[in-house]
Amino acid sequence: MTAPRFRFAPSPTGFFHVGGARTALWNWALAHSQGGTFVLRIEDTDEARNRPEWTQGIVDALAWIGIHADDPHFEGPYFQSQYADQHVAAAERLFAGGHAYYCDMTGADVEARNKAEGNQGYQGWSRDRGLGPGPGHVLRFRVPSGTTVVHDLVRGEVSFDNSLIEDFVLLRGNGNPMFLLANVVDDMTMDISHVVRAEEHLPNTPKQQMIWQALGHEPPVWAHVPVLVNESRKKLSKRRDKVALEMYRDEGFLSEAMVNYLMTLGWAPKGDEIQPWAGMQDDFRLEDVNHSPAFFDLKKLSAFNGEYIRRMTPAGFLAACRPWLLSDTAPFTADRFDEAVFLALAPVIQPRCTTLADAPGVIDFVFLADPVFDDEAWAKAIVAPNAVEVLRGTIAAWQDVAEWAADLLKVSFDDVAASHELKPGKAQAPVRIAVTGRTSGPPLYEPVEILGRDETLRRLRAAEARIG
RNA sequence: GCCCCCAUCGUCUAGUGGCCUAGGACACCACCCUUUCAAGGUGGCGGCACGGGUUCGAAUCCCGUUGGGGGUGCCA
Repeated sequence: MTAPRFRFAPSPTGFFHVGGARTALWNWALAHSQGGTFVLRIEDTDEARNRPEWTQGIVDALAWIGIHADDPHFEGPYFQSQYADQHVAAAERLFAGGHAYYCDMTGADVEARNKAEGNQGYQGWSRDRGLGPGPGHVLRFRVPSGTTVVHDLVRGEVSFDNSLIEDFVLLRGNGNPMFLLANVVDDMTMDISHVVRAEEHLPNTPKQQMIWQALGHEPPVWAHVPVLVNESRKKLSKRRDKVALEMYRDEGFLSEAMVNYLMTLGWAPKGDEIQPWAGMQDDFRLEDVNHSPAFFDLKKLSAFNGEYIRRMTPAGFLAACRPWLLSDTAPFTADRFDEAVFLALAPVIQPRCTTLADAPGVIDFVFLADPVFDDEAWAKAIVAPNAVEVLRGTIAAWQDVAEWAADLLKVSFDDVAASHELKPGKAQAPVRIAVTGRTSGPPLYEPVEILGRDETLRRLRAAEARIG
C-alpha cells in the first residue's frame, strides 16, 4: 500500500482564510499520522500570477500555524498553471474517447433556446452534431446516464442522478481548461489519494468523479468537511467577516491558540479542549468530523488565547509581546521600555491580556514619563470621600517608609486607609490614579516598588497639585 | 425552480439503542478569594426542531414536515 497524499489547494486572494486554515490543519494532521504527504498546490489565477506576494502569504500563513515547508511530510508549493499542457491533453483524450464533444453555442444561445422551450440549463443539444474543435467551440463533457455515487469519508454515500447534471464545459471557447477539469488532472498527475476540502465542493464532486472515471482512473478518497459560518449562519466571506488569518496574527493571537481553537470547530479532541498539537494530530480522524457548519466564535477564540497567554513563561511572553511593546502604536516610546522591568511584572500582566496586543496598555504607566489620565476615572476617584486626605497621607507615609519594598508599602498604606476608617481596597483609588492614570489595573505595590520612591512621590505630588 | 448537505444548551461540542435525570467548554449570572481590575475556585441558568413509525427501550435507526446552509457559470 502506497503512502496517502493529501492535497491542499487554496486560491490566493491576498489573504489566507481561517476556514482554509482549518482544512489545511486537518490535511496536515492526517498526512503526519498516516505517514503520508501534505501536497500544497496553489490554484494560481491570472491575477495571482502577477502578485507573487499572495502565494508567499499562503506559505507564511501555513508556517505560522506550524505547517512548515521544510517538513519531510510537506511537498510544494506546486502551481496549477504548471500543468496547463496536461489539462489540454486530458481534454483531447476525453474527446477522442467519446466522453466529450464540441459545441458552438454561446451562453446567449443557450439562454434563448431555453426560454423558447421552457427549459433550464444546457440540454446536450450538440451531442450528436459531430463538431470538432474550432474558434468559439467549447468542449463539453458527455454526462452518462445512471447514478453517480460519491463515497465520502465524512458524509457516507451521496448519490446523484446523472440526468440532472448537465453536460458541463471542460474547455472554453478560447481553449482554456475550466477549473473542474484542471483540478482533476492535477490531482491525477500528482497521485493525490485523498481530497479533503470544504463542503461547498460536494455538488461538483460527481462531475469530477465522472472525469476521473472517463480518464480511466479510480477516483480519490473524498472528504467534504463542513464550512465555517458567521453569526447569521452564512458561509464566512471576505466582505462581511474578519476571515484573514493574518489579521488574527497581527492582532496578537497566538498561533497555538488559533490552531487549538480551529481544531475544535467540527471536531473534538478526546479529553480537554485545550490540548497540544501533537496529541490532536494523532487523534484526528475524518470519520469523527461533524456534519454541520460551525460558528467561528471570536469570544471563545479569545478565551483560548488568554488561556495560552497565561500558560507562557515570562520570557516567552516577553518575546511574543516584543513587536507590540516596541511598536509605534505602543503608548510609550521604545527607548523608555525596559525588558527587565517587563519580565519582572509579566506574571501580573499575563492574566490581564486576552491578546498580546493588550500587553502595552496594561503596564504603560511604568514606561511613561507621566501617566495618561482617564478623565472619567479621575473625576470619580477625586470626589470619593477623603480622597485628597488619603493622597496626602500616603505621601507623608511613603516618603518615610524604611525600606522601599512592595509588602512594606502595602502595610504603610493600609495604616493610612485605617486612619480614615476606609477599607484599603476602596481607599486605594486616588493613589492608583495618581500613579497609573486609571482606577483599575495590575496590583499597585509591585509596579510602585519598581518605579522607585522619587518617581512615585513625584507622581503623587503632581496629582495633588492637579486637584488644585 | 432544480439538486445536494445539515439539525443536541445562546455558541462550540460529547453522545454510534439501555451507562442520559443528556456530560464538558465559551458566554451569562451569583457567591468565595482579593489590593482595584483581572486571573482562580464553587455554584447556577440553559438543549436533543416538530410529527409519525421501528423497538421491551430512541438524542441515537427509518419516513415525513419545518427550518437553515450550499450548489446550480465559457468563476475558482
